[in-house]
Amino acid sequence: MPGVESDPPAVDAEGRRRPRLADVAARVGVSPASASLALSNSPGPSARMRERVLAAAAELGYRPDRTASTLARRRTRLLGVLLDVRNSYHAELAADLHEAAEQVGYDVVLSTITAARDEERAVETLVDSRCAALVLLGPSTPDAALRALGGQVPVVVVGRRVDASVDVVRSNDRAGVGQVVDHLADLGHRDIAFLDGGRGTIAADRRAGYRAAMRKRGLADSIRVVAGDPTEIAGSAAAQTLLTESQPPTAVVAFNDRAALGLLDGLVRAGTSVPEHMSVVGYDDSPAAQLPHVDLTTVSQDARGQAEHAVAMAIERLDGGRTASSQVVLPPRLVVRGSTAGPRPNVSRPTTRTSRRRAPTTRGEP
Amino acid sequence: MPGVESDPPAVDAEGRRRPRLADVAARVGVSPASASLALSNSPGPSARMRERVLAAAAELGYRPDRTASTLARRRTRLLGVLLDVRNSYHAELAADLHEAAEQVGYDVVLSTITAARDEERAVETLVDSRCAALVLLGPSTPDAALRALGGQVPVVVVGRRVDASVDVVRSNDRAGVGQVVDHLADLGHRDIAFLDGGRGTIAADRRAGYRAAMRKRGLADSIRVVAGDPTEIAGSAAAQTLLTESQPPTAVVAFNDRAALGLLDGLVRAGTSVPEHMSVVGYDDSPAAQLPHVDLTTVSQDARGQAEHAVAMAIERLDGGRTASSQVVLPPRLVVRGSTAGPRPNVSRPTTRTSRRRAPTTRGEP
DNA sequence: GTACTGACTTGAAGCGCTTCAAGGATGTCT
DNA sequence: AGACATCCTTGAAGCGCTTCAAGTCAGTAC
Repeated sequence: MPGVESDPPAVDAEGRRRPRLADVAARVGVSPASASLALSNSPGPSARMRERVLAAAAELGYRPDRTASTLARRRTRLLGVLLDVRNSYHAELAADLHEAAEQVGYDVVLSTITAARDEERAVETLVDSRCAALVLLGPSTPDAALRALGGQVPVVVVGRRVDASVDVVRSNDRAGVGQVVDHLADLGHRDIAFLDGGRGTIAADRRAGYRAAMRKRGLADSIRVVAGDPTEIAGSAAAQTLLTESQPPTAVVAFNDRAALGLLDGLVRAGTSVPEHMSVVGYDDSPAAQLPHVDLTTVSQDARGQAEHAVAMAIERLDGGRTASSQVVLPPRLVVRGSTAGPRPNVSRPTTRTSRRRAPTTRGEP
Repeated sequence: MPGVESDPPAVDAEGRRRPRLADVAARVGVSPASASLALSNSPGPSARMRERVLAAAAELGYRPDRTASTLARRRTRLLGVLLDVRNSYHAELAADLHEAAEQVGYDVVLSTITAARDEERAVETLVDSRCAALVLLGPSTPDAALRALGGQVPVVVVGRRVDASVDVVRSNDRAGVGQVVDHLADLGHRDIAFLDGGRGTIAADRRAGYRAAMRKRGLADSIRVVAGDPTEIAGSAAAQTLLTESQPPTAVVAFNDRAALGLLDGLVRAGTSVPEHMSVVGYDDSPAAQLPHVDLTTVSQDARGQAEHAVAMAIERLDGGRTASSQVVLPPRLVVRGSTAGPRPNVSRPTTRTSRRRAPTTRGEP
């Protein structure tokens, strides 16, 4: 039945039209212009009018049309976030960004990459949505392209070094890994291996941090980088590799928590207890690392802080008029948990890691 | 320096204004109306004009302004998705929704709940963005509120039963758990416990499915529901509980994969090998369950299929004029992996689960 | 009483795009 | 050659909101 579904004044199921600014204004008996001013809390309207407009808006259940408002204002209050929603660290950051943005009155749209949706495409969507600024989580887009993008819209790159005039917030990965190596060396470890995270800027930084720290501690001869990638599978494979060596390391620094988790799993299943036989450290302090039965020593990148800085940087450009690019490097924080200990301290202990599990009653770490 | 930052015709860093439809039209020497028609592939424009407009648009790097387009068209091509970005199953679904929506020319915005951002607020954002339809992943919003929301905008609820006139796509959880119990019973298990998932519609359904299936197999006397929630922690705690019982079950059906993972972890660390000493089954077929070293028997809810149905349902309402609510219940699919076997089949086998790990060369399951 | 001030209000002009009735230009049929 | 039908094009009217110059009006200062 053609013609039947035309719905000129978009009405809801009850046949009511969504109230518009004009409706609010009419109800109070003022012009839409005044109503707009009153609602946006701009100077001008008298206190009395403001009050009445607000009341009318509430009664009518008026919600401004973001689309129209954006068009008229020529600027959105919208932050576009590029992420891989399947990466739990990204998920964590996304949630924090959402909150941080809300604090300053901005909204967030998330655009994820998927198998059939690469970064370029995901960013395109964001740009088309007229996002006021973009926050890119660990983008793999080359520097040149980031620079170009940064020319169109304020861009904040999170987590990765970038040689382009865009803003960057990241943590000092070299220092972070350095802290890990120091921690292990302090415990008495000498044979400390690094489980690599594949190609990419982040892995390169952490690898370099490992090498530098080992040299600094006089352990240059023990440097050992095991090939890997940022997944549990790589960690699991590494467990196999390491255990079949004639002289396995006494401690392993993994590129990230996911790899560390895989490693942990592989080790435990093979009968190697952690930390009794081998210490394992991750990176990211992801939710998984915090689970009591995982209890992984790791490095916190302060997702919350990164999110807040990223939003702040975007706002500075947007509302503060900053034009020079800036960079924030957050200090990483070593989080010592139960997956690290001195090398084979007392072999008499039970061989399962059950011993490390925090008793339910003794929670509450500092 | 006041007044300096006014930027009337929003220009990019190179001082170029983002091209508008009028620019494209001018370049070809036609009216904006024609250009619009040509670009939207509407009937009218001649092939020649269409071609020239497309070429000009490409040369200029023209990208339509979604905001203006939305306002003019009175309808967005935007699907709003409510999720908890920290839930990996949601993440999975979100990615699939993104792809499914793209296929039909819709865009997706994700709105996540966080600690400081409840469902209501997250949905509000979506509504304000004038999403054409909403897809809610496992919402905890009460039925009444969902009904009201459904009155304003097409709503598709994913994963949960709802007694309201909104569309629903979910899988048959009772049947899914039934398949699991059957599988275990077929293997010879009689003492099968259920690790609960807390309050909530989904947990209730699965629990009921477990009970029904146990009764159907004549195992009513062995029904045992262990308290829990949908997290690894609960699973880990359950391991403790179960192992200290005088007569631990020979198989455990967990509410979801996360709980199963925690359980698995707790068991293995306590020296109980799986599946030799105890079989474990999860639910969701999450990425984690598929990892070779986890290799968890579980139930696939077909995220991809759910996503496709959800999008299709939304589109039917939007473009197809459907008004009656509809419900799709997908059949769950048991995925048998290495965490299940007959009760203590051969105690002579190695006690670690290493034996179950798939050899790298023998991949490729059906 | 007149001129001026300051505090509010509001009319009107868009934001960039879509839509559609109306107009032009051809081609076809008698 | 005139009357139409057909195909393209386009002018103009918005979508719902913001913005700002211009206007209103009571109050103040001379």
